[in-house]
Amino acid sequence: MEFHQLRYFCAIADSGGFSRAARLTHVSQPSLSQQIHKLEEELGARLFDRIGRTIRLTELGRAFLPRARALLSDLEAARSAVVEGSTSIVGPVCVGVIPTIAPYFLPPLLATFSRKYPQARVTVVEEITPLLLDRMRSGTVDVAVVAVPLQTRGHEFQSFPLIEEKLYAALPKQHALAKRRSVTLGELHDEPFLLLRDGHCFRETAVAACKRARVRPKIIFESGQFSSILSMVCAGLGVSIIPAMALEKRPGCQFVPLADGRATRAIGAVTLHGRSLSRVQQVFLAHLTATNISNTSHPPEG
Amino acid sequence: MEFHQLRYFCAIADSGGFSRAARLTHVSQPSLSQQIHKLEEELGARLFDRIGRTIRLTELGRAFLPRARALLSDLEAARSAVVEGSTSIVGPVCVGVIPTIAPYFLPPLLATFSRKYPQARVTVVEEITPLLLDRMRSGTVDVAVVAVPLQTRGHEFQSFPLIEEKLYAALPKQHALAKRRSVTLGELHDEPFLLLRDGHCFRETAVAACKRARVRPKIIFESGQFSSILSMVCAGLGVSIIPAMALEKRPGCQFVPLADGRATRAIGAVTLHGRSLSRVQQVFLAHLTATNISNTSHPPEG
DNA sequence: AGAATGGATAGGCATTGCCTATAGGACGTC
DNA sequence: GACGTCCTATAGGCAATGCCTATCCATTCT
Repeated sequence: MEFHQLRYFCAIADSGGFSRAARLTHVSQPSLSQQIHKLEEELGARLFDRIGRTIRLTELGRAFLPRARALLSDLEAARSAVVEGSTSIVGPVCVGVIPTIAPYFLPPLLATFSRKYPQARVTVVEEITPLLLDRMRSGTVDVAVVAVPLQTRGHEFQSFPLIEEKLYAALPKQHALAKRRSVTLGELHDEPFLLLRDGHCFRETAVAACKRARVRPKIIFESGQFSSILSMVCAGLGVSIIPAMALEKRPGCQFVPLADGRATRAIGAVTLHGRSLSRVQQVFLAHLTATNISNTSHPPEG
Repeated sequence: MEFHQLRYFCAIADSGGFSRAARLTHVSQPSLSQQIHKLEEELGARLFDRIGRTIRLTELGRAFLPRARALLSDLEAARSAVVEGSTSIVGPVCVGVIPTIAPYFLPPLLATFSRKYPQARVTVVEEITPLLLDRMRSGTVDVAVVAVPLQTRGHEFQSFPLIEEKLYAALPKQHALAKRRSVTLGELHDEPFLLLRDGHCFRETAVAACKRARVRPKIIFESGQFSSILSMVCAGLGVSIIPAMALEKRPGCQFVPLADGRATRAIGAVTLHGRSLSRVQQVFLAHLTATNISNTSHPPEG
């Protein structure tokens, strides 16, 4: 039993004849005859009585007709539900962000996105990168905003560059280098360092910058967020490395760009490779990239 | 979009993999891959995400799955409804009978049939032959019990012989010929005749018998039923011709077989050619023929 | 690193659905 | 009553397509 057979059956029942139905459905009359025969054979019962040169639904045909109609309309409903679902910008978007980006980057984007697409239901998951990747693997996070490139080998993930931001040395105001236009990490090699806890990828970024400058930072404090670190810098307890977006005006704290041109953090949107995004998810991703490509990677000075 | 594609889709979704589904459905894995591709192409959206070597339903696939399942189960329901309807002995049977048969022939048959098939709903239409034929043409009567052969040319109708019964002369008891073992119509050519009204086919049967005997009956009364005629015969108003099944014991009335061997009435069950009968209608027809083939065509004498 | 697993692709084959042409019946008309 | 028309059924040919085997490619496990 096939859909086209049901279509033919309904057309014939509606039009009251094979030939009439053939004209309406743009199928030859013998084809209709053939397919109805197959259908009748499969069902083991006649659907039409051929009386003279007219046809009439049998009792069984009459019983079958509404079911056939229902099947066809349900099919169309299913089809259009998919089309609808793949075109309309509604439904859930779960975006993951690492803690060192979350508070600075996402809020304004979410605001404009939600205003533009009120039907979208955006949820945010703030986790460190490996957990976000796991959640993308399991499908509970659709797109993540993280530092790129990822260390994962292969092309398990697909990433879209968003911005690349410079790194700054965060110094106490009274520090000797606080007034400089730039500073090298070498110049800070004796300073006590305040860094993010292990697991935060920005810690690796900072440590990598130190390594390039052949500096082994003396780490005296670790935290999970920049604001704690900055407070301690203000208190004169040490220095730190901070990405541009985390700069915030603080009395007693001064930010000096690192002279190392490679001391940057690249941020990208990442999705699981092979994972198909719903329309709203695609639009969200586009929103991320579109609104940030033009963004300056040199934020206002702190 | 085809049923087998929906089947494959559900199988893959259920089993969680193309290969697993292929083993279960006894279809090669490439075929599944192919058909799902077609389906996805038609819908314009992926149904499965291929992540590594595992698959997972997309959001749309998840939305589509219950609809696909519903379509398949509705299809099966439709199929089995037809099969059910074509095998179970339930539903309406509308049987037509001519008035000169109805009271004598049908009641006992209906009784046994209804006892045997309580789910059958038999209705009876009592009309003269041409009206019954019209109602069969329009489908409001399924099978008719009438005198055969029909006059209609061609094979518009199909008839199944039931019984052939002898004709009797109905004479007043005091009639000179009332004690005879048989009588010819020629011997009655002067008698006043009581016959059925025009339109009743048995009138034609009787008139035809007269014509064979080269008798022009003097018709002094016409009625729509034998019982009226018999009452008048009893009253000595005339003679009549009566089929065997209409014989009934009456004081003052005597029945003498007609000597003419061809003076018989054949009764058959008739259906519209090309008209398909439901199971219960077929069984009813079989009941008619089966229970009457063994019937004597020489009923008890009156 | 190698083997095994799972999905995609390529190519060939058989099925089948559709077509045109035509047969065969039924109906209306002259 | 013969003929033309209108209908469905049948026959035969062709192209589409669904399924198969063999193979590829990537992932995953040992």
